[in-house]
Amino acid sequence: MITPPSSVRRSERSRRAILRSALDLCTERGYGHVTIEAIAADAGVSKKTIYRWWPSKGAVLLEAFTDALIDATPFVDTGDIGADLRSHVAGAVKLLSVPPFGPAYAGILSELHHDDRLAQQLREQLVDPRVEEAIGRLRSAQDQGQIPPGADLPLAVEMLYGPVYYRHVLRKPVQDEETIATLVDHVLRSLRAPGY
Amino acid sequence: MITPPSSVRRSERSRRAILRSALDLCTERGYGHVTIEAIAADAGVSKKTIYRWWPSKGAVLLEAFTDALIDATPFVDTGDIGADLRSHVAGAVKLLSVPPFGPAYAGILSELHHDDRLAQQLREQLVDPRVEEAIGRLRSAQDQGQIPPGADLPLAVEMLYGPVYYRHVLRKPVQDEETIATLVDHVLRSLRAPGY
DNA sequence: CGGAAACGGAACGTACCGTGTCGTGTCGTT
DNA sequence: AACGACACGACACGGTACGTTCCGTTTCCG
Repeated sequence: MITPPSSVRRSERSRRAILRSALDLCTERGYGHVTIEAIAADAGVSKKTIYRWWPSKGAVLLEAFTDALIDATPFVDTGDIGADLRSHVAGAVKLLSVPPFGPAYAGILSELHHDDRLAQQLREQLVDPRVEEAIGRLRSAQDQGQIPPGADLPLAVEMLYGPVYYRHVLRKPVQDEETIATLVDHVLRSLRAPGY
Repeated sequence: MITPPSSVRRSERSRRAILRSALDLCTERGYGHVTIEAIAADAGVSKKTIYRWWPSKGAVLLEAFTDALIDATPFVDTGDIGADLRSHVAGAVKLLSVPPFGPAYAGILSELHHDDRLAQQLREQLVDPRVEEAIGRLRSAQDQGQIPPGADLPLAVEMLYGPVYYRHVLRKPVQDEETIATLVDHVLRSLRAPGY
């Protein structure tokens, strides 16, 4: 089933109700117990309507998650790269710690390995743009001399986000502010220190 | 349902057939399409027998995965902490890149968020012991003066494994040896460099 | 105003779930 | 050596969610 029949006659009312119900049910029952049938019933919508516009439960929740995430963890530029990275990572960690976003994102991640299209969509719509933003912020710090010219910025981003994903998928307790600060410090140090 | 009736009369033959079929089916169809019914049929075993010893599909594959992983990524001590970490991380990355282990582990991770017991089991049986091993190896390097005394070793482990998990769950291309070497270098640098 | 298309509702067959029952075989116990 | 307990394979069961189809209604574009 292909995602969009691309029509202007689509009911915005139904779309909103579906996305809202998907997130609500994710909070109430957890991602694993959210079903298309339950979403349809809760949203007062026909199953056919959901299947017409989304290929799967994961796609519905990805759209809902993306919509809700957009302005949750902005990349600000106060001139202090350390402070900006700390607040950015803290924002992401905090968002993942509250329902429905934490469980929803975990559920979405869990679908990626048997849903190629969803994986591509997540990377293109969510991950890659944000990684680019992060690299942009690091480059700006580079211009201001806070980071050496030759630093491996993409690696730095993975070293920052890696532990966040690591703890999230393994369901380890989320990092507190102090741990995040230590993490950011280490990443920045690793960029500044000479090779050994 | 509780996992083991703890009996000595258990059929080792059935157990092996079940674990083997679980991994085989994971290779052939992918984790999402592996079902208890399919495992039972493939292994020539009654469903009841599977449910008697394992609470879920995830638990079966966790046992199969653990059995197969044990000696895949050992912690050796050649005296060179950089070389040892590189080979260890490379081993983990390589293992995750081949079926059925990559898909199986991804599937297991995907179950964690709606299966508290499986999450606990994975951490206790797989993750925590290996983290302790890694910390032990780092501490040994500390004793040899390759790492400063006050270094945050648990954080170092998360900085090493974080990017591996990050790429695995997002299904980004796996790291090559050079990237892994760069990652290890950065982590070691971050431990050695002074705070800023 | 006419028709195309999205809509809600209901029903369908299929797949897999987790459980129950039954007869068989095998292994500890005495 | 005989018993008895228990794991085993097999099969059947009700339940849930899947993804699809049909129908009659509503909505909006032209």
